[in-house]
This record gives sequence, C-alpha cells and structure tokens, in this order.
Amino acid sequence: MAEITQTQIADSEPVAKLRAAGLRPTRQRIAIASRLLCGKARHISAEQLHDELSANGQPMALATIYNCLHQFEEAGLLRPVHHAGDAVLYDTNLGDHYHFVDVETGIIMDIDPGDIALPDLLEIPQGYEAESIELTVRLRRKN
Amino acid sequence: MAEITQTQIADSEPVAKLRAAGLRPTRQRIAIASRLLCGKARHISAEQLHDELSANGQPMALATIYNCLHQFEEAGLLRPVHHAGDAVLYDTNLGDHYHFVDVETGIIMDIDPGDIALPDLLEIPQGYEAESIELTVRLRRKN
DNA sequence: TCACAGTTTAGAACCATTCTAAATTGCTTG
DNA sequence: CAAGCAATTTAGAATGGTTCTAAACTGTGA
Repeated sequence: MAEITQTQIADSEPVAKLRAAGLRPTRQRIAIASRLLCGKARHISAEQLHDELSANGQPMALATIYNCLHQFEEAGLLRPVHHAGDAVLYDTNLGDHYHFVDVETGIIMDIDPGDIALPDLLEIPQGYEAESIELTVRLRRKN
Repeated sequence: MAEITQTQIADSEPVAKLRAAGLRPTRQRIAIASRLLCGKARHISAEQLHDELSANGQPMALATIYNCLHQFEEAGLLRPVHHAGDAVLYDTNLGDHYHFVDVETGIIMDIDPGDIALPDLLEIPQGYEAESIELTVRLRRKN
C-alpha cells in the first residue's frame, strides 16, 4: 500500500480550501471539508454529517460539527437552507439556485434558476445589501 | 357602558370567520382571531401572541396558541414564515408576496410581488402540486 | 521545543415546539 | 334545560436541534 506523505496531506484539496478560507486545517475540519467541499453537491444536516463521519472512522463532537459548519458558512463555503424541516441543512451548491422540498419525505431537490434571476428582480431597500436569498417551494403529492 | 348581547358576540366578525373555516368558536380561538384576522396585517410568533393575549387579560396556555395557530394555518387563515429567525412567524397577509428580513433586528417587511410572478415561473415536477412558496431575502446594513 | 492562541470536547443548558393525560367546554339531543 | 359526548384546553413534562461552558488538547510561529 502506498504511503501518504506529510506533503501530500498538506497539499491536498481540502487543506488548500481551508487555508484559502483562512481556517486552520485541523483534523476535524479536513475530514468535513473532504466530505462536503470535494465531491458531488449535496444537502446535509449537522446530525447526518456527525453520523457519516462516525461511520467512516472519524468521530467528533457534535459541537465541533456545528462549529465547523458555521465557520464554513461564514467563509462562504456552504450555504444554509432553512425551511426544509426541523434541522438546518447545508447546501454545498453555492451557485444561484432554489429548492423544492417534498413535505412528506423531506427530500430536497435543486431548482435550476433558469429564467428566474431573482437577484436582478428584487429591489433591495436603501442602505441594505442582500446577505442571502432563499426560495423554497414545498411540494405535496397530487391525490 | 353599552351592554354586549349574546347575539352581538355570535355575529361578530371573528366568530363568523371561525365558523366559515369550520372551527368551533371557543373563547380562546375568538380572542386569537380578533387579534390576527380582524386588523392590520402583521407577522407574529406563538410566544409574542401569548404575551400579547396575557397583557390583554386573555391568558391561555401556550399549547393552545400553538394548536390554534396550526388550525388557522390548516384552514388557510394564516401563512407560516420559516426562515425569519428561530421561531416560526405567522403572517396574516395571505396575498402573493415575499419577505425581507433584517438579520440584525429580525424585523420583517413584505415585498410586493410586482413583476415577480413566481407561481407562473416555476415548473412544478410531475405528480406534485405546490403547497407553498416561500421567498425570503435576508438583509444586512451596508457598512 | 515552548508557549500560546485557536480548537475541540463532553455534557449541561436552552428554547421553540410537541406530547400527555386530565379537566373543561360547546353543542346536540332528549 | 339537563345530560352526555366529543372537541378543546390545560399544566407540565418531554423532545430535539442547537448553543454554551469550562477544561483539555493541538497547530503554529518563535
């Protein structure tokens, strides 16, 4: 089995992303970044992430997960999605898009913005700037 | 002071609205309906409503407030607003509109839909119907 | 290697909301 | 108008996501 050198870890994608965001690359942050910032886009809750990491041999305190998710959000690496159920989900897709939520299953789907250029359509009040725009459509199965 | 007859209570606006919604006009529901369904449009949380009612000599269990708000929502008399903070707010404005939220103060403002006809713009997936559309813009004071 | 600020941690605390089971109330019927 | 019953209300406990606390640990620059 090939050995992983210190240099390889230091240069890895997640570490680079953390450094670029001004976050010290700790073991915990690297594990989360690897999972969320270096793969397919997804929506995940703190609890889910905690379980995944544990199952993957990288257990850490739930409080650490919350800390990191907040820091990643602050750094613009993740985007919170609020009205999707009880828990806040973190969306790794930072592009302009919105959400469908199946109210029965809680499953979230991205809506391609298509012709809807909300940031252009909205008139932001004087002296303010838009921190985020959340558009969620709750769906229910017909009949 | 003029006396209020039983007939006047029975015919009052809030009672009529409750009956129309298929809700038994109990003392508690009448108090809430008077406050939320028969005045200026507003956004309010369960806790705030509870405090207001208490201050107005109409105390009732917080659980009752939650029950009633859910029933009113179910009946289409109120509309929940999720991403405006920790607690769910209930919006008495049922018309097509969206929300600005000042992230510092938590103050909510309605956005007139204007040219944004979201229901028309969105393509709902096969077999689903939109239960609700929530569009919230979080605002932060510039500089 | 040292020292220190930054980070992580377990567990308690918090708080909006829901649940429970008993008491009360509105409405209908006799 | 009394009785009965289902609907409603209630206090208080329970729940669950999130935050707090204070102590232990770790990354980094000197």
